[in-house]
Amino acid sequence: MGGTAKYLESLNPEQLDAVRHEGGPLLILAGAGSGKTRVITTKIAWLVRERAVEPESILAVTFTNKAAREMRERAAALEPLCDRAVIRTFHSFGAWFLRRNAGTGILDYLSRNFVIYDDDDQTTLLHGAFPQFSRKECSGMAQSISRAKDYGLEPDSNDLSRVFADPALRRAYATYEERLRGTRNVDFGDLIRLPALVLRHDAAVRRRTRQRFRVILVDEYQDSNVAQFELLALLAGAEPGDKPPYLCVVGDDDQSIYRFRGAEVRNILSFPERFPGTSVVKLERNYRSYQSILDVAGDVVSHNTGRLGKELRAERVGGELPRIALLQDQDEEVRCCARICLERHQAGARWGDMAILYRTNAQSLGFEKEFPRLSIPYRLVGALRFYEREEVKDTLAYLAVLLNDHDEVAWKRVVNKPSRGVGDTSVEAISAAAASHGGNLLDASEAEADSLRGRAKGGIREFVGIIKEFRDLMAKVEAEGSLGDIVERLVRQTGLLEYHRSQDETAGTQKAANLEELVNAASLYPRTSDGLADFLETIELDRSLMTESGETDAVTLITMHNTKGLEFPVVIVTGLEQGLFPRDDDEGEELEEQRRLFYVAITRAKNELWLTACRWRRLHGRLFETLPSRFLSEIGSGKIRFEDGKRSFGDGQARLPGASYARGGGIPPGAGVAAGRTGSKADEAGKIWRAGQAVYHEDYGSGVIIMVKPTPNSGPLVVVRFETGKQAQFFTKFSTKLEVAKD
DNA sequence: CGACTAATACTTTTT
DNA sequence: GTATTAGTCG
Repeated sequence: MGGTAKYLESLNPEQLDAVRHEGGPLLILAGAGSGKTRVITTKIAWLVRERAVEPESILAVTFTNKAAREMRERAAALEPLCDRAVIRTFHSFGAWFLRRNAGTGILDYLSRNFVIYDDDDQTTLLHGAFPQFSRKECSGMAQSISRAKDYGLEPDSNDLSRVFADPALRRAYATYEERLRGTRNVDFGDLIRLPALVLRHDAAVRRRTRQRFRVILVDEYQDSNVAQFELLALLAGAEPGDKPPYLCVVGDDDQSIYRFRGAEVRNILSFPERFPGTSVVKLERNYRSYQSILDVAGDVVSHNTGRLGKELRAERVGGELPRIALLQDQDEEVRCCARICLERHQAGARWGDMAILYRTNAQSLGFEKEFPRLSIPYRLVGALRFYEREEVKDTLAYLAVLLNDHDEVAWKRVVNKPSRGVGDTSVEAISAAAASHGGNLLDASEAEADSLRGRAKGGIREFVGIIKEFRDLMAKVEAEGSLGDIVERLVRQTGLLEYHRSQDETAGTQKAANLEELVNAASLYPRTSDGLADFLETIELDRSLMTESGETDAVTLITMHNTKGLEFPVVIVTGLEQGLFPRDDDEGEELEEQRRLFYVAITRAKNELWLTACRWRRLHGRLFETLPSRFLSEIGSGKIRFEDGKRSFGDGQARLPGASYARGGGIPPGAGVAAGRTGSKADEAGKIWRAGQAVYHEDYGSGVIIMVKPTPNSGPLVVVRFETGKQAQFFTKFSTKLEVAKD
C-alpha cells in the first residue's frame, strides 16, 4: 500500500497500529477518552476500503443501542459501504440470529415473531407457575434465573449454587424454562444463550455463520458476561481446514462496572490466554481531560489489584486542581452544587456543560426540589424508562397477543384491562383449559367462554372479538396506512386510551400522551406481522427510546453508572461518604468495582472536577454521621484542593480530616473504620457495646450487635441485626431507643 | 372489583 | 423519608 490515506492521518501511532493490525486476535486496551470509537469505526472502514473485506462479513457488537447507532453512523461517514456491515448490540444480534433460525432444529418451538420478556414479564410467568410464592419472591427467582443465564448455566448445571442460594429454588429454573418455551417467546438471557446453544449443536448453522462473519469486533468488552464470551468464542472459532474469523475486542478493565449484572472482568483480563496469539495495543493518550483530573483518577484506580496496567496521559496539559467540598449535610451539598452551577453559568458556561453525579437514584431528589427554586434547569437521566410504563406495556401486550396465541404473560396482562368483568377465577379457568388446547389461550378462551358466569362471559367474547378483528385488519394486504394507524385504533377500541386518560385526570400523569408517542413511533413501521415484530423488538431492546426529546440546555443529574461513555466540561461527583460510596460491606471484588465506578465518574470531566461529601447523610429515613469515602484518602497529596477549610467532618480541631488534607497529609482513611471492626467500645454512660451483645430496640425489638465501629467524634457506631432480619446502624450516643438487653 | 390503609423496602441496571 | 405494593374492607 502507498502513503497513509487521508482518513488515517489524524490517528496517533497506537491508534494506527490498532486499525492496521491483521492476523491473530487483537485486544485493544482503550483508556477513557482515548478515541476508542474512532479506532473501531476507522478499522471497519479501513478493512472495507484497503483490504476489500465484504461489509456484510463484518460483525460489530456493542452493549448499548446508542453506541451501536454511533458506530454505524461514524463508520458509514468514513465509508458508505459500511452501512451493510452488521453493527448491533449483543442482544439485537442474538434476536436477529434467532429470528432467522426460529422454527427449526432445537428452536423448533420458537415463534419467528417472538417477543422478548423483561424482568417484569419473567416475574409474571413465575408467579403463574408458583402462585404459592409472592410476587416479590418470584421477582427474586427471576433475577437468579437471569443471572444463571448470564453465567451460561443451564437448568441442569451443577454450578447453579453460584446463583441460587436456596437449592429448592433451582428446580424453579427448569419449570420456568418449560413455561417460557410454552409461550414460544424468549427472555433477555435467551438472546445470548440460545444462539450459543444453536451454534454448539448445529454444525451446519455454525459453518454458515462462521463463513459469513469473517471479522468480529466487540466494544466495551470489559462488560461482557460469561454467556457472551461463550457466544463470541463459538462465532470466532475456526471451521475445520479454515482460518478463524478475525477477532478484535476493545475495552478497559478499569471501567468494568456491571459485575452485579453478571459482567465478568476476567473476560478481558484473561483474553490473551483464552485466545493464544493475541496482540495487545494500549491506547493511553487521553484527549478529553486535563492532566490534573487524570492524576486524581490514576491515584484512585491504582489501588486496585489485578489490572492489566495502563496509565492515561493527557494531551491537554495543565488544568486547575480538582476540588473537594466537605459539607455538613445534603441540603448544603445541594446548595454547594447549585452555587457551582450558577457561577459557571454566569461565567458563560451552558447548563448542559455541567453534570451532577451520584451513586443512587434517590440522591437526585434534593437537587430536583431545590433547582427549580433557583431557576436552574435540569434533566434527569435514566429515571423513568419509557417502555416500562404501565400504559406502554399494556399496549405492547395487546400487540404481543396479536402475534402469538401462546403468550401467557401478555394475555394475562390485558385480558381484563380495562376491566371487562374477567376476574381471577375466569382467568384461572381459561389458563387451565389452555393445556387441552396445546397452550393456545385464544382457543381456550373461545372454548371456555360459555361456561363462564355473568359478565365474564361477555367480557371474554369482547376480548377475543377485538383480537380477531385486529388480526384481520393486519392481514389485509391492500390496506392503507402504517402500523401507527393500527395501534391508534387499538388503544381506542380496547378502551385503553380512555382508561389511561381518566388515570391522568386523577393522578396528573401523562399516560395518554405517552400512548400518543407510542402511536407516532409505530407509524414508522409497516402494518404487517413482520413490521409489528420489528416494532416490538425495537422497543423491547431499546429502553432509552424516546427518553430524550429535543435539545434542552440543562444541568444533567445522573447516576455514575449512567455516565459511562459521556463527558462534560464540569463534573460534580457527590455523596463521597463511607457507607454510601463505597458501602460498608463492599469488600474485595466489590470494593474494586466501586473504585472503578469512581474512576469512571472522575474521567467524565473535561475541564473541571468537583467532589463533595456530607458529614450527615439521611439514609432510609435515618440520619447517619459519616466519614469521608476511603476513596478520597487514596488521592495523593497536592493533587486536590480542599475547598472551604472552615467546614469539616471533625469537631473543628486538629484532627479535621479536611484541615490535615489541606496541609497535604491526605484524608485519613476514616480512622478505625476497618481497624475497630471487632473491637468493643464503651460510651460515656459506660455501657459496653461489642459484637455479639444482645440488644433491645423500642421499635425493632431484639437483636444482636454484629459490628462496632468507632467514630472520631460521635462515640461508637453499632450495626445491629434484628430478629426480624432487619439490619440497622445506630450511634449509641444518640440512640435513646437502643438498650443493652437485660439478661 | 375498586379504594383505602398498612407493611415494606431501599445500590447500581447497557439489554 | 418516601414510594410502592400487598392486603383488607366495603
